[in-house]
Amino acid sequence: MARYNPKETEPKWRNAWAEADVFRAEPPSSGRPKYYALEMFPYPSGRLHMGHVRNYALGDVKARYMKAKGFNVLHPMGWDAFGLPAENAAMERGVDPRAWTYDNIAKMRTELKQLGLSIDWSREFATCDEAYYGQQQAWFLDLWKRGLVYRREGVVNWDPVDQTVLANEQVVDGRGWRSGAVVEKRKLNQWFLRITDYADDLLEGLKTLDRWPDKVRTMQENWIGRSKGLRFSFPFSDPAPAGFEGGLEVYTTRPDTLFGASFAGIAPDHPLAEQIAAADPKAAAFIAECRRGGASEAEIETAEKIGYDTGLTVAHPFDPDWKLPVWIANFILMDYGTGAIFACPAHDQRDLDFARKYGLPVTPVVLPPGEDASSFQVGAEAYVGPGRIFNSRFLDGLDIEAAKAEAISRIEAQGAGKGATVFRLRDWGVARQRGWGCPIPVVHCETCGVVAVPKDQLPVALPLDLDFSKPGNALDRHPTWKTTTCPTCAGPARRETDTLDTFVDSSWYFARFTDPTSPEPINREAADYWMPVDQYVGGVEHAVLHLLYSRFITRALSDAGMLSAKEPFIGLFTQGMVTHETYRRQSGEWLEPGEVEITAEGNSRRAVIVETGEPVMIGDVEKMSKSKKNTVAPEEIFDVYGVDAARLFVLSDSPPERDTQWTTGGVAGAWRFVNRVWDEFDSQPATVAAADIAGDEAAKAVQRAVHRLIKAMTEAIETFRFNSGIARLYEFLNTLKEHKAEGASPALLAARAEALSAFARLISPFTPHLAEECWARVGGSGMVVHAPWPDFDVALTEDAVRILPVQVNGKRRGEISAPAGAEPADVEKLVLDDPEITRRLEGLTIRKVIVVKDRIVNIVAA
RNA sequence: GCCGCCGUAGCUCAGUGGUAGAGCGCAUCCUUGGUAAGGCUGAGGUCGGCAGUUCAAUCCUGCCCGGCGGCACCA
Repeated sequence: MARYNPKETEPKWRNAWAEADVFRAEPPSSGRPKYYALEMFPYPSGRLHMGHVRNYALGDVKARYMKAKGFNVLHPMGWDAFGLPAENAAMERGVDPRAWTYDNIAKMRTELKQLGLSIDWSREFATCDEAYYGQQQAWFLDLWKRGLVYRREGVVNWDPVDQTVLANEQVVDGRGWRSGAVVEKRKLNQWFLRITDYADDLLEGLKTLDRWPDKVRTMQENWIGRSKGLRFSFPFSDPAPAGFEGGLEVYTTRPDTLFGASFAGIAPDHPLAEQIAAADPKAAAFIAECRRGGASEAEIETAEKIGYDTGLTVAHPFDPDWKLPVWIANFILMDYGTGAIFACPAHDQRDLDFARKYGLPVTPVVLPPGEDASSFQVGAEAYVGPGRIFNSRFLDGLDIEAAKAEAISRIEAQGAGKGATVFRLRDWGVARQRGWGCPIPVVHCETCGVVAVPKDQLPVALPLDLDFSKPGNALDRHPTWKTTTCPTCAGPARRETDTLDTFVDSSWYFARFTDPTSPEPINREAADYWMPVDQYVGGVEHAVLHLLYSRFITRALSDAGMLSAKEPFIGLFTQGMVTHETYRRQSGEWLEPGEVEITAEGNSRRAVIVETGEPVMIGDVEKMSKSKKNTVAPEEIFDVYGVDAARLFVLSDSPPERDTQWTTGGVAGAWRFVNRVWDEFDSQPATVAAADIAGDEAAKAVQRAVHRLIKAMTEAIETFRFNSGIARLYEFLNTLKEHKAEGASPALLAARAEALSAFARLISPFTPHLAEECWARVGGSGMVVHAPWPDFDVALTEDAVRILPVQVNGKRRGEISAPAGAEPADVEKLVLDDPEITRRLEGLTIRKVIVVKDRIVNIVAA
C-alpha cells in the first residue's frame, strides 16, 4: 500500500490547475449564472499567518463549491498595499517602501499560491500600482465635482506617534487604532468625504442585507446612530450675546419633556462658551479644566459632571416669562447635535446628576403607569420609561409619542424650531500626512485656489526618491515634487502633499476586480455583470470601518453612473480568529510552542522546555500574536503535514464564525484523515464491473450513507457550517472502513466505486489536492475541479426499515422495527403485539399511545 | 447600563421536541516490512442551574448563574 505523499502530490495538481488555467473567470458572455466570491484582500506584510489560511480557505470552499454547481465564478486576489508598515520598515531599516512592498507581495503570492486556492490570478493588482491609484484619483475628482468631497478647517484626531490624522472610526477608546497612542485634538485643514449625505440610505440599506450577520448590521446601525427629535432656539432674556441674536439653538430627542426644563447647557468648546471665556477669566479657567480631562474610556466613565453658571438666562419657548440659566457643562459634546441642550433632570440621568450637584430644580413631567401625580417623585434615578405627561399645561394627559408630536408642531408653528433627524455618524476625514499613499490629485494656486489636476494628467504619481528616514510626511519634504504650475492659469502652484486614507483604497477594489485593466475606474458592463459580491469573507474587526466605507463609496460611485450596484457585498461572512495556547517561563517570559514539550498525565497536562526540562506555565488560549509568541508558521505545517491537512484542520475544528484553537494534535488528526481517505481509494480496484446491489445489505448501506452524506455536505456548505460537514466526512469514512474493498462482494465494490466517486467531489472544496489524486485513482474523467457536484436521491437517504424506540411513560423500554412510513395505527398494532413490550405493560392500563411517524412510540399507562 | 453570542465527554466542537455524536486526549490489547507509524476494543456525559409548556425538553418559554463580544456622557 503506497503512503500518500503530499509533497509530491500537492505541487503536481497545482501545476495542473495553472496549466489548464481552470480558475480564470469567463466573460459575461458565457451565459452562465455568475458568482462573485471574495475574501478581504491582505496587507502584504511579507508573511502568511494562520488567520490568512483560515480566511482564504473559507472563501475557497464556497468558490470551489459554486464552481462545481455550474456557476461562472470570479474569485480574485490583490494587495492592500499602501500604509504605514512600509514607511516604518523604511525608517527602521532604510529600505525603499515601494521595493519593500513589492518584495513582500512576491513572497506572499508564493505562499498564497501554495494554499491551492481557486484564484483567478490574471486579475491581481496592488493598490500601490499607479494604474490603480490613478483611477482612484479620477473618481475622487468626480466625487469632488459632485459635492461629495470638501475641504475645511476642523478639529481632527491627531495621532502623535504615527504623526497623522485619524478618522473617528479609527479612534478606539481615545487611542489610535494602529499605534495605540492617546489621540490629540488639532485644528487642521482637512479633506472630507460627505458620508453623512448617505447616512439615512446606509441605514435603510442594512435592512436589505439579510445575508449579513445581525451582529455587524447592529454595529453599523449603532455607528450611524440616527435619532429623531427637535431643533429649536431659546431666545435670550437679556440682550443676546453678539452673534446669538437668533437665540441659543439646541437639539433634543425629548421635546415631550420641555415643561420639565431646568436649565440650558452648552459644551465647553461651544462658540458661546468661548465668547464668554474671552471676557470672564473664571469661565476660561473652567473650560481649560474641562479640556484637561482625558479622552480614554476609563476617564470618561469616571469623569465627574462639572459645570459653570454663565449668568446668562434664556426664555422657555412656551413661556417667555420662564427664565432658565445657561450653564457650561463638561458632559455636553460639541460635535453632536448643536453642542447645546435643554436639560430635563427628571427624565435624563446626566441632567439629573448635574442638577443634584448644583441644586437645580427637578420637575417630573412623565408619570409612570400606576403612580399618583400628587406623590410621584424622582430620587437619584431619572425616570426614562413610558407614561403619561403631567405638570405640562397643554401636553397633560398625552402619552410620550403624542406629546413629542404636539410639542414639535407647536414649536414649528411659532417658528422657533423644526423637527430634525440627527446622526452620530460624522463625515469621513480622508487626508493623511503620509508619503506612502495615494496622492490627493489637486494643486494649490495662489490665484485660482484649490484646483483639480486634469484627468489627462493623471495619475499624480508618487516620486521614486522619497526620504523616509525621518518621521512625518515624506511627500511634503521632497525637494521638488510639490512645485508645479496651475493647470488653470499656468502660474506657480504647489501640489497637495496629503494622501488618501488607505481605507479609500480598499473601498472600491472589489469593483475594479471585475475589469482590472479598464481605462476607466470601473468598466460598467463588467461591474454590472459581476457586482455585487455574492460572498464576502473577512474579519469582524472591519464591521464599521472597511465595510461601512465600502458601502458608502459604492453608493457614491453608483450615483456617479459608474456601476449599478448600491450594495457592494450582498452576502457577508465574518470569521473568527485563530488562537493558540500561550506558554511562559516561571519568570514570565513568553515561549514559542516549538520550545515547549507537553506530556499528558491522565487528564491533566504538564509542560516543560524541550531543551532544559524547566517547567512551563500553560496560559490562556489567545489570538495568535507575535508579542505572545503563540504563533504557528503555516509554511512549517505545510511542510510536515501538507496543505490539505492544514486547510482541513483550520476548517474542521470550530464553526467558521467562532474562534478556532490551533493544536498540533488537531492538525495531526487531519493528517491521519487524509491518509485514511487515501487508503480507501488506494485499496479500491481501479476499475469495477457494474453490479446489481439490490440484494446486498452492505452495498445498500454504503449507498445510503453516501446519499445522506451528499445531502448533508450540500446543506453544510450552503449554510457555512463547514465544521459540521467535515464531521460528516469523518463519520462517512468510518462507514467505508466498515465495508472494506478487500474481500468485498461485486455488489459492494460497485457501491463503493460510486460512493468514492462522490466522495472525491465532496472533499474537493476542503482538500482539493487530495481530491484530485483520489479522483484520478478511481478513474474519474478529467480533473475533479471540472466535475459537477454530486446529486443525491432523497429516497436513498432513508432506510427502508426503521428501528423505533418504544417508551412507556417517557422512558425507553424497548424497540421495534417497522417499515419506513408505516401508519401510526399499524405501528400501534405492532407494538401491542410485541411480547417484550406487553410484558412491560403488565398490570398497567394503557391511557394513550403516541406514534410519531418513523421516529418513536410512547405509551402512556397507569 | 443597553444589545448580541456562547455554556453538550478531560479538551475543541457537531447534533436533535422522541436511541447523546466526531476529532483529539486517555486506557487495554494487536501489529513491529506503512514504523518519529498503523489497527482493534473500551472507559468517560443529571447536554450550566431552577421553573414552565408537552405524552415526552439537552432542544421551546421564563428567570438565574458563568464566559465572550459590541455600544455607551450622542441630549
